[in-house]
Amino acid sequence: MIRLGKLTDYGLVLMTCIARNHERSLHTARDLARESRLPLPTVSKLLKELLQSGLLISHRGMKGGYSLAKEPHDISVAEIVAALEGPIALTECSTDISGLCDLERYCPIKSNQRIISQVVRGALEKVMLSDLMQPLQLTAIKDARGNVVPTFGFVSGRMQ
Amino acid sequence: MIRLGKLTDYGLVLMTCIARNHERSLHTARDLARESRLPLPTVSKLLKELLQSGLLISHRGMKGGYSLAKEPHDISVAEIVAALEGPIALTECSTDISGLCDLERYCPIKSNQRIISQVVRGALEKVMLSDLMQPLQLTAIKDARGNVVPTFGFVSGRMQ
DNA sequence: TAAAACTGTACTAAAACAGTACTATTTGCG
DNA sequence: CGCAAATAGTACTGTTTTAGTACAGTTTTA
Repeated sequence: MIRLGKLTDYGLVLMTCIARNHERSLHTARDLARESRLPLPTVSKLLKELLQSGLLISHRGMKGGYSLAKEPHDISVAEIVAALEGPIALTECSTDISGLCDLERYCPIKSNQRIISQVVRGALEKVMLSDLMQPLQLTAIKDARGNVVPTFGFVSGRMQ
Repeated sequence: MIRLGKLTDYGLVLMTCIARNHERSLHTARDLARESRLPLPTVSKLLKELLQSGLLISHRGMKGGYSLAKEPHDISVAEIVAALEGPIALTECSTDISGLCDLERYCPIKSNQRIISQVVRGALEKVMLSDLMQPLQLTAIKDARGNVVPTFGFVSGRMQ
């Protein structure tokens, strides 16, 4: 199954927790652990990684804590995922590093895989942290080829 | 990194190999192993799984082999991935099975994750096996929200 | 009936992941 | 100045998943 790691999932939960009242104050790892029902060491580890990727700002010391580096609508799910799992690419071949695959010389679909990864990345880039704070509804539009493209829309009247 | 397993990657290569001249004849596991430069046991295992998912048709016996169950333009990458990795879902929570996550009772973004998975799945459903046989070019359209949606288009004049 | 091919099961080694523990560093406050 | 609260960094271990291989069985054709 193509999936995100559990830790990445937890990271999304944590970012959502912080985003829900990011104006208010700094969030300590302890508070977030309680709020998210996740073990403190795990929360601590995740916050550190999110910090190093520039998604969070930290304040050390006794009155320290974490806060968002940007507004929730400026942080995409793709950014969070990339922060915790590295570059979004469906296969090693899709990265810019070459020589990882013995088949590289002969591989008939390398260039296509790169594009497939790009489409998946594009899908994740369209979902913002602010979208995770409120109900979403799937809509569909058609592209030039006549294919249905799943996309997002807000549930009218439920903008929370 | 969010990625497909290597075996799934191999599976895409194999399907592409078969698709390239699927009219011609049956493909034996041995032929495909040679053509794809993959070890025969691995090829054999993958073909079996693709068969069980209904993507291939097999003919046993001395003049046996595999062929596509459908036309290349009727087989999506999503189908191939699902055949080899199970349902496409970015987290356990995105499946229809409940009780897998201790946080389920409190999880604030469960419904959103389900939709995120759906968008990724939609992206993979738009790429067909026939698309992997020829060069692709990324195009972009805008959805109702004004966001850019990456999608596919053919390179005009190179329809192979 | 023998060979070529698919079918199924099971096992093992390696890699990735999740979780935990421990220590160092910084900052605020009395 | 020194203690306490909080982040920052490193390292380790057990578990799970994945990849790869082996082997015996079944079907078909010549």
